[in-house]
Amino acid sequence: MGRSPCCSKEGLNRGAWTALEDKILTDHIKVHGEGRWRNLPKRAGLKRCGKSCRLRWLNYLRPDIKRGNISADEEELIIKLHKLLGNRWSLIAGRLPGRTDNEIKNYWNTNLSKRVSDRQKSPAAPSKKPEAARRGTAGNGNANGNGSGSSSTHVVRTRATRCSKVFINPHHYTQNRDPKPSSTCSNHGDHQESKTMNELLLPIMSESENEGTTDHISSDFTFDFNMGEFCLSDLLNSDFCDVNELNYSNGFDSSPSPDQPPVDFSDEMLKEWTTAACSHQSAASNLQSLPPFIENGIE
DNA sequence: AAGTCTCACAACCGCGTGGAT
DNA sequence: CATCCACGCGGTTGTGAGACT
Repeated sequence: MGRSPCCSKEGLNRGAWTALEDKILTDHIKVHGEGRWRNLPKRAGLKRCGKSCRLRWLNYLRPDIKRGNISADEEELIIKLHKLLGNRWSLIAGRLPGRTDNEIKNYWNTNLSKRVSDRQKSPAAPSKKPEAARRGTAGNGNANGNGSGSSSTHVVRTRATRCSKVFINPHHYTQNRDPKPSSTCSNHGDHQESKTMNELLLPIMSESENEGTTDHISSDFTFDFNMGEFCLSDLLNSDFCDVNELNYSNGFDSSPSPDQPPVDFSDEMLKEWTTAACSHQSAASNLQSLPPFIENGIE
């Protein structure tokens, strides 16, 4: 079966773009704006598929693209973000104004993945500056070295939907119950979420205890709730020192399902954070504006 | 100087997602 | 609700250029 191609490849140019094609595309977008990529080649008179046009524009022709070497600040930021987000190149790129996901992905694959794994093997070794690692010294010819997984110690997935169910062990909860919010899930100003969680669960536990029958709660039960309503702010403010612990803090046991994802963030949340940070002037300021969970938790 | 190797990066490809109908 | 379509994303490949022998 397979998916039908995005466009007919017949009679279309492929490979490197010529200066003329670049000019045609740039001029067309200046006049008509971005979007409607599928029809763009026909309207602009280009013998390219829309997908190719979009990629060329986004990765190369866009006026706000910052070309040139990646600075040490940017590099550190990429490393930290990659530890947090994994191969979410577009999200990482969103934190680096003027840089594209493709550029960051390539830079990671050719420079950083190797260096990060080296650093993990010998943490004391100083990190090389970007240029020193370029041509001839990086020593990583692994075009497939996409860096997925190996260096991502605490990768945060950004889909909240998968975490809509939590498995609660009532015994564990009652043993660890603390009227005050726990250190992992609170102490950052607004405790509303933690309170809400406790308020929500305590009556359930109390009811069971008051009935004097713990038998009927002797087994775990599932509990539906909306992640966004309870824990997002706590997650954002957490130090992520132990993602698994944080995941089901306050004594909640994790689901018995082995494939239960650790922590799921909403894309919304990360985008909001990303967008806000993009107004900063430099990578250095971005670095300073990183939320605590990057600055403190991942290292 | 010529051939080969290695690296960096642009471009391609397939799939997932979300909006429109 | 189902289907289609456009777009975006991440993985992979192709290629040009510098380094090396």
